[in-house]
Amino acid sequence: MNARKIPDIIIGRLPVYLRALQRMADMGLKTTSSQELGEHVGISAAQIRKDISQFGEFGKQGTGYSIEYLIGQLREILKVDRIWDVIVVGAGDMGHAVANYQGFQDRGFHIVAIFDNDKEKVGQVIGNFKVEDTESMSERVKEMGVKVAMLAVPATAAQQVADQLMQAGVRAFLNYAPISLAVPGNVKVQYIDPSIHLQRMTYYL
Amino acid sequence: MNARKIPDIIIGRLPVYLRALQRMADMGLKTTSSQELGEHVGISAAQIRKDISQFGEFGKQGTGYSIEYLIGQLREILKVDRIWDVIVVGAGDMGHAVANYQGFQDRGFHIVAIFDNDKEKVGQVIGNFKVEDTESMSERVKEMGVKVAMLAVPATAAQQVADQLMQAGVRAFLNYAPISLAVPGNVKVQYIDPSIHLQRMTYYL
DNA sequence: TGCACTTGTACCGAATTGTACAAAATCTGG
DNA sequence: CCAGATTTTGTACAATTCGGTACAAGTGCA
Repeated sequence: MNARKIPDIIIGRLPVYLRALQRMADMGLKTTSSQELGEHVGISAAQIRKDISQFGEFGKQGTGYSIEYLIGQLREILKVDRIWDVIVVGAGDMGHAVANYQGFQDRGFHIVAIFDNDKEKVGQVIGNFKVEDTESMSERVKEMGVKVAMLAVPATAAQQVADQLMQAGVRAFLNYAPISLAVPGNVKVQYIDPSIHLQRMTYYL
Repeated sequence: MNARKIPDIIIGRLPVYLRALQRMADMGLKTTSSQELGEHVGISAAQIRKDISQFGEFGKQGTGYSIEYLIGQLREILKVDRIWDVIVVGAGDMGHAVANYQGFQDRGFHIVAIFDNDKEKVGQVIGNFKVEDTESMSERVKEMGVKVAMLAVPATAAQQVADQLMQAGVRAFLNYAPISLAVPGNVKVQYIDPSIHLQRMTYYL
């Protein structure tokens, strides 16, 4: 089932399904249907059935999907049935916000360190962390085997920091810097730039 | 040129082009080509040419595009050749971070107010703003004619707040709450959920 | 048993992307 | 100053990807 290549666009929707399912589970629901799930996430029922069926036959005709079971399957598919160690680079306002954000813990991620190149900030305490110097970053990333990084550095520094981290083994970036990163095909990047997101909507106003 | 319907997916790429172009302009460059721009944003040159040509013939053969002119055109297309008033709802950690973020000013957006329903937080000062009570939110939104809102409220409150704001005339939401919003076709939503973005990458690790 | 519900998938049309090239503008070397 | 080489756009055409429709078949229930 995992044999053929699954399109990125489908992988991109799975976390949304997972989030909605976890919400349903929190509300005590036991089963749902593609119809109901679709209404929650704003996607057609057929689309959801097709997406899910790429990975196996998880539903039951007449009944729908067991929420708990489907959550387990999606978590396994997305590899968030484990906890990923994540580092944050940049201890500015955005770095602070990200480091203090409490929404990662339950969803497969755990921040293990924060770095900055500003000597003024090194040593400063953010939440449970002490800001570390970027000079030791490569070494620390390697020793901890970190594969995921969040970039909260200025645009001018982002590519350079990303290059350094890729060298040290990082393969996935959540980039808060307002710039596109150049990365090889085996490295993934997701972008968060509020202005970009806003500009995607004003056209329609 | 604006006659036929432009696909959402193209509109979604334009802000990325715009950001890269503004960066080039800041570096003092005068012209660029679809080839060069494509390398910066990680999109094929043909794709970029086709996207841009949906709106007119802005380039010149042999030379490429005038960066300044193309910026002007894109800003006009995306309607960020003006400043949009934006409100922030939710004065928690995320609300603070968003309100203090300095990256909106130059890119078409201006935060005009922050609201929270927690009486403890009302009156509190964040940056240049005093947190206002959500009870007066609808009225304030109407009187200011605000069309764009950023939601930094708990997931449990997001839909209700969105409904209230739509009633008051808001047509575009940047939703930081980890939940999908149900909105009619004439209202746009963009989602920022760091966990979702991270979960879109772990599949490939 | 018969009915209502729901999945998984085959099929098809729409949307999206890639390829290729004519035409225009610029550059180069003498 | 000019001829040929080079660069680059905009678009026609082809290939691929994606999403919607429809339905056979399984399930549960009255």
